[in-house]
Amino acid sequence: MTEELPKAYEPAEAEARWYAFWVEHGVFRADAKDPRPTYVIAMPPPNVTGSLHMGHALLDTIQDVLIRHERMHDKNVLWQPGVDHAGIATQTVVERQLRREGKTRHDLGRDEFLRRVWAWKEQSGGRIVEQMKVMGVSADWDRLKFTMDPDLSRAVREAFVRLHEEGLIYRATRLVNWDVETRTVLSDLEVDTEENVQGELYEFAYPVVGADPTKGATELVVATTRPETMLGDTAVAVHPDDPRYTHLHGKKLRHPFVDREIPIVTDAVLVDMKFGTGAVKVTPAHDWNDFATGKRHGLPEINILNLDGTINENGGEFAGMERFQARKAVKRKLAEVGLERGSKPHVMTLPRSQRSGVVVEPIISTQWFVKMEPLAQPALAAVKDGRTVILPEDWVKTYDHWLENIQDWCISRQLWWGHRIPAFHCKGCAHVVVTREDSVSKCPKCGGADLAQDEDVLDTWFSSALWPFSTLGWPEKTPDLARFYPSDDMSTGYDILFFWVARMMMMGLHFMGEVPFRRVLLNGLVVDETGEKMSKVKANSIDPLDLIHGAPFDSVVQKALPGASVAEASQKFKRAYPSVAQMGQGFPAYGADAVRLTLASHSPQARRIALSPKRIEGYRNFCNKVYNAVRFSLGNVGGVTLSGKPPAAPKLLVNRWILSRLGRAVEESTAGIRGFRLDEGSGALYHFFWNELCDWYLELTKPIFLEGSDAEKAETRETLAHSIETALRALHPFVPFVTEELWQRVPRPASRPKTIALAPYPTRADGRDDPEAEQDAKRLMDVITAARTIRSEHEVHPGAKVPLRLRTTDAGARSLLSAEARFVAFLAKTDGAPVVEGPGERPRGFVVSVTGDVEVLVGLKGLVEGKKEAERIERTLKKIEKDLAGLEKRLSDPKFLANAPAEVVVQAKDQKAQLERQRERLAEERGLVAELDE
RNA sequence: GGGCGGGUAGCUCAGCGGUAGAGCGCUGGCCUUACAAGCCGGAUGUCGCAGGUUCGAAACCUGUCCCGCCCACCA
Repeated sequence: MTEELPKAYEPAEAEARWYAFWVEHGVFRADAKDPRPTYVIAMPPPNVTGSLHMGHALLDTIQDVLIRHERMHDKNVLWQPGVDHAGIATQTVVERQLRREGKTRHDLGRDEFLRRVWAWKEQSGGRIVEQMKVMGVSADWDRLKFTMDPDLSRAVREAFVRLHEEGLIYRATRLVNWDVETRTVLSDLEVDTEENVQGELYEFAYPVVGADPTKGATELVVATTRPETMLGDTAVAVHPDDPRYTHLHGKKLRHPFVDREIPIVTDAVLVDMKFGTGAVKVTPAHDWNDFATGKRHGLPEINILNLDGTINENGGEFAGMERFQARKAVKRKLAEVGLERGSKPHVMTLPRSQRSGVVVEPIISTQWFVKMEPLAQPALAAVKDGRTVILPEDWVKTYDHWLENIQDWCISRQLWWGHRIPAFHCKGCAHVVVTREDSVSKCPKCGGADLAQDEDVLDTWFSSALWPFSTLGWPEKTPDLARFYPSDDMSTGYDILFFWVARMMMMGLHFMGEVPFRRVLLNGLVVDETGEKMSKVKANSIDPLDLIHGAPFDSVVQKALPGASVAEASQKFKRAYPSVAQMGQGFPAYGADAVRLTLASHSPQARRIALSPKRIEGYRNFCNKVYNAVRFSLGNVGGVTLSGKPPAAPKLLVNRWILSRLGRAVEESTAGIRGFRLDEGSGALYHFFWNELCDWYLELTKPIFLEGSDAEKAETRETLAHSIETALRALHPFVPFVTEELWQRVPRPASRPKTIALAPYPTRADGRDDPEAEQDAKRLMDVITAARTIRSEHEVHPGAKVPLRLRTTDAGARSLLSAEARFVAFLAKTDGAPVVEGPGERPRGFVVSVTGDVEVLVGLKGLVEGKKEAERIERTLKKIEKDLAGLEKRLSDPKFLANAPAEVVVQAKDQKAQLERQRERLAEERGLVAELDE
C-alpha cells in the first residue's frame, strides 16, 4: 500500500497528467443547455505581449479557486478564457523587435507589419495559454477568444456604429495628449504624471508695443516651464484686478521671434496674481488651461509641433528642431536679445506616456470621442443600488469619484495594430460615413466614388469594454448570451478599475440593459519580497513557471534582466528577494499547487502582495504534508466502504472531535471563498489539516489501530477515511493537482464522479457538530501538552517513559481522563497508564503543571534539578501574578460588572479562579522543590 | 490641492470593541515505523505618536508624524 508511494510528493509529473485528464473528460466545459444554475466569470484577457507574470498567476489562482469551488457546488460553470490584442502595447513590442533588425514599421508598410504582429500574436498567445494550463486554470478552452477574432471585431464595429448613431460617438478637433515617440494620441488614463520633478520656472519679457516709458513699464515679464511654447503664444493674460498691470490693459506685445503682435488680455480664471509674475503667456494649442483661455477670448490656436515632436514651420527659425533642443535654443536667443529675466527652481509634475515613457505634448488634433456622461450615470447608479457590488468596498468611492468627473474618452489611435475605425472619408466632399459594411462605394452626400477608410484604429480598451458580452456572441441573440450574461464575478487588479471595469459597466448597461457582473473583486499588485513593484529595472520579475517547474538562479535572473551580466542581474535579484540567499543554486520545482496556495493565502484586500519564495516553500511543505497524511491513512483504511455521509454515531471521543472540527473547517472555507477572503478560506483548511488532523487526530488514531478493539478500529477507519476524502474535496479548489492525485487512491463513496473536480464540495453536514467533544478533546490535549512541556523543560529523552498522575476535584474531568487514559499514555509516553485521582498528598519526585482544573504530575525522579525547577516556578508565578492583578482590577470595578456582557464577566471569573488554583499549586510546589535533588 | 490605503513579534502580514495571532526566522530536544519538505517544546510585541469616547481600545473619534498609491490644468 504505502510502498507504492514515494516518501515525498513530486508535483511535476502528477500535474501534467491530471490536467490532461480533466481536459480529456471535458470537465471545464460549459453548456448553455445545462439546466443547473450558472456561475460565470469572464477572464480578464491577458495581453499578447509576451508571457505571463506573477500578477497573472494571482488572477488565475483567485478565479480558478472561485470557479472550481462553484463547479463543485453543482453549478453550470463558465469560465470564459481569452487573450487581448493590446493595441499599443503589442505594437510597441513588435516595433522594438524590428528596431533590432534596423527597421521601422514604415519600412515594412502596414500590411507587412500587421503580418508580423499576427505572427507574434500566435506565438505569444500560445505560450500564454500553455502557462495558464500549467497553473491549473480550469477555463473552457473550447471557447477561447481573441479580441480581434472576426466575431469580436464584428461586435466592436456594431458597438461603434450604434454609439455613433446615438450621438455618443463623435469626431472633434480639440486638445489631446500626444505621444511623440509612438506618434499617437493617448487617452487621459494612458498618461502618467511624474511627481516632484525638479524643473525651473523661466522668466522672460515681452516688449509692449508703443509703450511710453514715462507711463510705467515697457515690458511684461512672464514665467514658464516650457519656454519653447512661446513660439505658439497668442496672448499674455493678467488678472483684471492686478494693480501692477492696469496700465497695460488693451495693449499689445511684440513677439520677438515671429512676426506677430499678441494682445494682453485680462482673465481671472487663468491668472493667480500671487504666482510667478502674475502675467501668464497663453499658448492655446499646447496647454490645457491656455486652450480654454483661448476659447474664452477668441484667440488663434497656433500649432508649433510636428507629430514627431519637432518644431514645425510656425516656429520660424526654430523649425525642424527637436522640442527640447528648441527649448534650449529659445532660451539662448532670448538671452541674446536681452529679454531673459532669470529663472527659479520649480518643483512640478510631468505628464508621461504610460507606454513609451516620453513627456506627453498637448496638441490640437481631430479625433474620435465617446461622450461619457450619459454612459456614466447608469454605471454609477448600478453600484449605488447594489446591482453590482465592488469588493473591497473602499474602491467604491474611487469608482464614484472617477465617474462623476469623467471626461469624454478619446478612442482613436494613430496605430496600425487594432480594430480599424469603421468610418470612410469621402475625398470629394470630406463627408464621413460610419458603417457596418467593409467598404463604401459611393458617397451618400456628393455621390463621389472615392472613399477611403479612416486610417486610425480604436483604443484597445474599446473592445475590452465589450468583453463580457462580445465573447458570448453579441450582437446575435445567442443561447450563450441569454444563459451566461451577466456574469457573476469580475476578478481583476485594482489598477484597471477605470481602464476596464468602469467601461465594461458602462457598455454592458448600455448595450445589454443589465450590469455585466454582479460583483467586482479587486486584488492588489504582486510585488517582490521587499515590496517593490516588479520591473526590468529592478530585475525582480519572476516567471511563475520557474517556480512551478524549478529553475537555476542563473537562468531566473537572466530572464529578470535580459542582456545584463549574470553577476549584475543576480545581485539585483537577491536584493529583491532576500530569502533566496539561503536557498542554494535555484528554485526547486514547487509545483503549481504550492504557488497557488501561496497566492491564495494573501489577503486580497492588501494593495501589495509581496511574493516570498520562502513562503512558497512553506506551502510546498503543506502539499507534502497532505500527501504523507494520505499515505499514512491508506495504510490503515483498507477495505473501508464510505457512504458519503459522516459515520452515523461514533463512540470514540477522538472521532467525534475530528468530525466536529471537519464540519467547521469546510464551512469556513466556503465562507472565505464566497466572501472573497481566500486567505481565510485556505487558512482554515491549512490549520485544520495540519494542526488538527495531522498533529492530533492521526497521532490519536495510532493507539487505536495498534491496540483498540475491532469495533473501535472499524469506527476509526471509517472516520479517518471519511475525513481524508472530505478534506481533499475541501482543499481541491486551492490545490487541484495533489488533491486529485490522492483522491483517486483514497476510499470514496460509490456515488462519486470520476474526478474530484466534479465531486460535491463539502459542507457542514459532512461533519458532525459536537461541542461537547470539542471541549473534552481540548481538555485532553491540554493535559498531554502540559505533560510534554514538563518533559521537554526537564530534558527527558523523548523516548523515555515517565510516570504520570492526573489530579482533579472535577468528577467529570476524572471520568474523561480515565476513559481516554490510553491516549494520554501514548502521546505523552507514560510509564503504564496514567493514574487519575482526586487531589491528595504530593508524591515525591513529581513535577506539577496545572492546566484548567487538572493538575498534571510527571514523575521525574533522578532527572530534575531543583534549582532549575525553582527558577521555572518563580518565572511562572511572576506571570500569574501579573495576569491576576489585571483580572482583579477588572473584576473589582463595579462599572465593569454592570456594563460588560455576562459571558465576558464569567470568562474573567473562570480565568481568575484558574490562575488562583495554579498559584496555589505552584506555591506548594516551591516548598517541595528542595527535595528534588535528593 | 483633493482622495485612498498603510505604520502590530527580527521579516512579511492577519486581527478591527473584551487584556495580542500566523508563516518564515530564532531557540532547546528528537531520524518516535506518514512526512527531517518532519515531530515535540520554548522565547519574542509601551499594536507610529498625542489626546478623546467607553466599564474596557491595537480596533471607534480627533489631531499629528512617517510611508505608499490614485486623481487634479496652477503658468
